[in-house]
Amino acid sequence: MDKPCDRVPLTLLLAYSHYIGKHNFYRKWMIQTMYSSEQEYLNNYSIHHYDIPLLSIDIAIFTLIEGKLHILLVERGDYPFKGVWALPGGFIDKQQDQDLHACALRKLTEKTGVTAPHLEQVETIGNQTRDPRGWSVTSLYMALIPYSPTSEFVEAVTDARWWPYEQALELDLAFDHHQLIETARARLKNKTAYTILPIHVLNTPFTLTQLQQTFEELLEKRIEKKSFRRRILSADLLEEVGQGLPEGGLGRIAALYQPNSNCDKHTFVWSLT
Amino acid sequence: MDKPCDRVPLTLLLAYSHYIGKHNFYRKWMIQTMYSSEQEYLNNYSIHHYDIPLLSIDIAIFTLIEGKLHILLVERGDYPFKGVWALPGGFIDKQQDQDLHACALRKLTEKTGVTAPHLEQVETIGNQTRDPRGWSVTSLYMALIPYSPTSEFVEAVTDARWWPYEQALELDLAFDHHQLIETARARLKNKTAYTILPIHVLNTPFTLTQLQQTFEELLEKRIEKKSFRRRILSADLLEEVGQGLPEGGLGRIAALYQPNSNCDKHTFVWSLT
DNA sequence: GGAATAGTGTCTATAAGACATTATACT
DNA sequence: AGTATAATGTCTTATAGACACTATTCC
Repeated sequence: MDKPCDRVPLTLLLAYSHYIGKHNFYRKWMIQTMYSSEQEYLNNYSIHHYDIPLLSIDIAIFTLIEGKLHILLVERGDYPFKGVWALPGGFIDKQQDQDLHACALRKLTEKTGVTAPHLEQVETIGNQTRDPRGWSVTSLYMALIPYSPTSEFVEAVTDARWWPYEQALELDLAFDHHQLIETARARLKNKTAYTILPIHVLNTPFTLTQLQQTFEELLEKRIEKKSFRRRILSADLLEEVGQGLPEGGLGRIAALYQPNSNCDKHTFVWSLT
Repeated sequence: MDKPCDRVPLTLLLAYSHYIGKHNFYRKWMIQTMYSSEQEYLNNYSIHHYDIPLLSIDIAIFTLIEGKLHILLVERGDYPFKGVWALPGGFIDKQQDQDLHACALRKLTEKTGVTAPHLEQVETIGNQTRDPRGWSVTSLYMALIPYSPTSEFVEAVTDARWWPYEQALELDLAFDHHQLIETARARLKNKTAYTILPIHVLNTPFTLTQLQQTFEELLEKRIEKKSFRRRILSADLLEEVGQGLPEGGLGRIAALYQPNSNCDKHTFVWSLT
């Protein structure tokens, strides 16, 4: 075996001590122990000595177009499942991506141009059968973005397309992506019942009626108007920013709202059953 | 390049078509396309051509010992962090493990002997700095099991030990496991507010007072007796199975309960704020 | 009877559901 | 005036919280 000290990359050591952070015990432990056999272990470590599964990321990106839930799918350009519709996603780039979340954000931005969406991890699925290449794991993310018909970023990405959610279910999708989009949809519906999540698929400002219709679309259920308004206003998550008609332009002028500063923190607010 | 048909393992093809399942479109697509270039791609595919991150599983196993929350930790026998306390876990065995959940269950059973616990995925964490070996991903699971002082399986596993949760926080743990146990603890607390999850750390049968004390321990908060009993009984998740004194043996005899058949399905019940 | 714990009765406070009513815009 | 939509008033219903009270056990 080689001598330890002259072979460990400095960057690795720095990264390591960065993680260790404030745990002083470990600083000491690292200095005392690492430069003996632990160090040696790391020098000789190679990931390719192990039989590890594939790891990828997939993102269910939702938006609202004309009041209807849509999901972004891409037509796969490579094997396996070349030419088949699938969730956007792919592999981690160890150089570019700081962490899993950053990886998901990078892939989302590549497809949509959106840089500050709502992005959360839904579930990580791994088994022998989901990928023809063998044991494979994917970390499923869900993103919510507002739809902008003017800056048509998505249309410029030739392989990407918005599908009405129900239509997407009818497609034959790559891998287990049919299952994945149902999982993400279930999470979306669930959290809509007790958070203000749906706000992220709307462009600001919006009227309370628009917001309610969005909730109803995502919940697949009517909500009583008075109850909805009582709840959302008493939660103190919105601020009024003038008055206006949305687009149809009929009837009384409505108050316009946008999320206020509490909105980021208080994602969790209430339960609508 | 080699000819495709004589090189693809039959098992792979079977696993693949099993996944495809009822999607007939894909059966056809597979037959038409796979035996040309897709097939060729898979023949030449090797995971070692790619620079992929490490993937592991860690499990936060909770139980209740004398009314107090405990967590199972193991002393690491190998590098890195040899001799340091850590969550039980490890790598996927592509041969043994059907899927991620089965992998977590296997590792849990190895340490505790418990075969039917409550087991759920909490979150998957991946970044450059959490493991000295480089970019690494772990899928964090949480398990709840009842404690049995009689069959001392855990004590027989020499590297494993139950720690009172608060004490575990004081330890210096391997990798980012301090963070992981806090994440799992937060999930446990959260779900205790609106599910009957705590039932899984109790031995059956139990009294309502015991159950309430368990909720209070996991929520870190007093609950009003009448409210608790009203809720839990009206949810119809328990069945009465006789009467008895728990252990202290003082005061009036209490009704004993165990989970009924609804209990599996209706994990989600109510919200205690 | 006294201590300890199990279990109930009941009033109050809060918030959701139902639904009617008023308000404001355009034609 | 007529229509369409926004916003509110208010009664009912459901449930949680507070807390006093009764019930049953052992000594």
